[in-house]
Amino acid sequence: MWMAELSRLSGLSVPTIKFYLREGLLPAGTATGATRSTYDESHVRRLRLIRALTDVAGLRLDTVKQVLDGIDSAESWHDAVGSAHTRLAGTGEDSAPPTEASLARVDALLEIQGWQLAPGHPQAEILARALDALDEVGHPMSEDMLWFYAHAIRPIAMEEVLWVHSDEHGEEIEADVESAVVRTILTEPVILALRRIGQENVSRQLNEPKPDVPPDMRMWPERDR
Amino acid sequence: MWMAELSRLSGLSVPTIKFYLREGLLPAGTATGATRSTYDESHVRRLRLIRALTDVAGLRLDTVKQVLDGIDSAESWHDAVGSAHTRLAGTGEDSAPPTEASLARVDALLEIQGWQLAPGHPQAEILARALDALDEVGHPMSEDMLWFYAHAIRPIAMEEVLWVHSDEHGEEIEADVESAVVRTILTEPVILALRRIGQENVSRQLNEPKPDVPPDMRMWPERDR
DNA sequence: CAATATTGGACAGTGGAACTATCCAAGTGT
DNA sequence: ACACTTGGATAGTTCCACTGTCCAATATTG
Repeated sequence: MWMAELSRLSGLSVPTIKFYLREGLLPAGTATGATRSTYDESHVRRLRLIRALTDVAGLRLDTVKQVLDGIDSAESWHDAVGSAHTRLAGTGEDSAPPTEASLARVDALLEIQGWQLAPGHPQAEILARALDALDEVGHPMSEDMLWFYAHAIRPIAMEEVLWVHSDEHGEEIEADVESAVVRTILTEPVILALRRIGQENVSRQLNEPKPDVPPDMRMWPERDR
Repeated sequence: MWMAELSRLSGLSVPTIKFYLREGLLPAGTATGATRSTYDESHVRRLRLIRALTDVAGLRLDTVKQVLDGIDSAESWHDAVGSAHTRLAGTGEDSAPPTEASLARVDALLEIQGWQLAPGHPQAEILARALDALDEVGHPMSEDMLWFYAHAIRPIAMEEVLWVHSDEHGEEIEADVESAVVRTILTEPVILALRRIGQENVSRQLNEPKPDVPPDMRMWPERDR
């Protein structure tokens, strides 16, 4: 297919696709002359992936590029997801580094969990930085709470890794790597949304045991559908 | 204290603080004349809160403003968190609306969970949009997986709400509301970081039962500390 | 074969977000 | 008296993610 159809199928304008080509986010098509190239289904998929990572996961384009490069060059699931997580660390990273105290807390937590992480792991730093932020605003996370989160999240991570490994039937390593990375990233909004929905529900069940709430009490605008 | 000291204590430049004042993120100080105002500890706290929400939670300034306004005007925990979640919906929201199919999936899931949410709830739409994104990139989330996530996250939300309610001793509603909202938001990076750390650990334990990994196999740069 | 449309490539321009800088007149401290 | 600080207003900067324009080469259509 040509550029025009690629634009039509992806829903993106031709200038935007050209921009992604320039930025190295989309591989070039097959040149059929000096001023013409053809594209295929892989380009459509790549464009959809770029938009999902930016629009839904909220990644920036340079992060998307690093994640995509990581997928293309990864040798294994562990490589790819680790690499993707490292790239993801960059999100909003012009703030202060974490304190030694919270880094020590994180190390201790991982120790108790039986998890070994080399010092300086980007996610450990993000975690420590978040604990610092809670301290700084005067709402520190207690050791109990942190412990609870670690234990509650552990089975999620466990199950996710097992899903991927049970999907591995020997071949299609490329597809598996992409699948693992993309699922890992795009599931983040799913988890956060489920948590927010759950909180509101539990809270409402505690606050309003009576089910007769006037419709004007609702806090979000009505959707027309 | 004066502007200069507020700047020193918060670590933000005077022009930046002036900018936050203009944007309505920081309440004005107490005017002591036409060209002078004094600020207090509450202004320092507010500035730290703004930076935590932008740097750590990745919120945009207009979202921060809505969250802060919600805290200041909320009557109850449920109000405040619900309002904050509604404001948070705006993150990355110029993309397509969710499909009817995924909205129906979400409705069914909530039904099974025993959760009642009015149609059009922003978090339900975010969830549906994320499911659509997974479909679009060719890695759909199975019903089993979605069900698993919902069940795994439910106790987290439950515990979190119970923590807040056990903290409520009658007064200091303002502080409780802020605490609940700030904790809810700033815990999101904690949860995501724990999940990523957990995944890498489970994955490594499956991939490399032998603990003698050469140091050049590590995928993140060494930190000097 | 001629007229019209499309493409790749280069480059400049736009709009939003979050600051950052400059001015100035009113006021403060010494 | 006089340098210094502040509030208020306005303009400028940087980064990001596009968007628009131009042109020569090439396809497509008549």
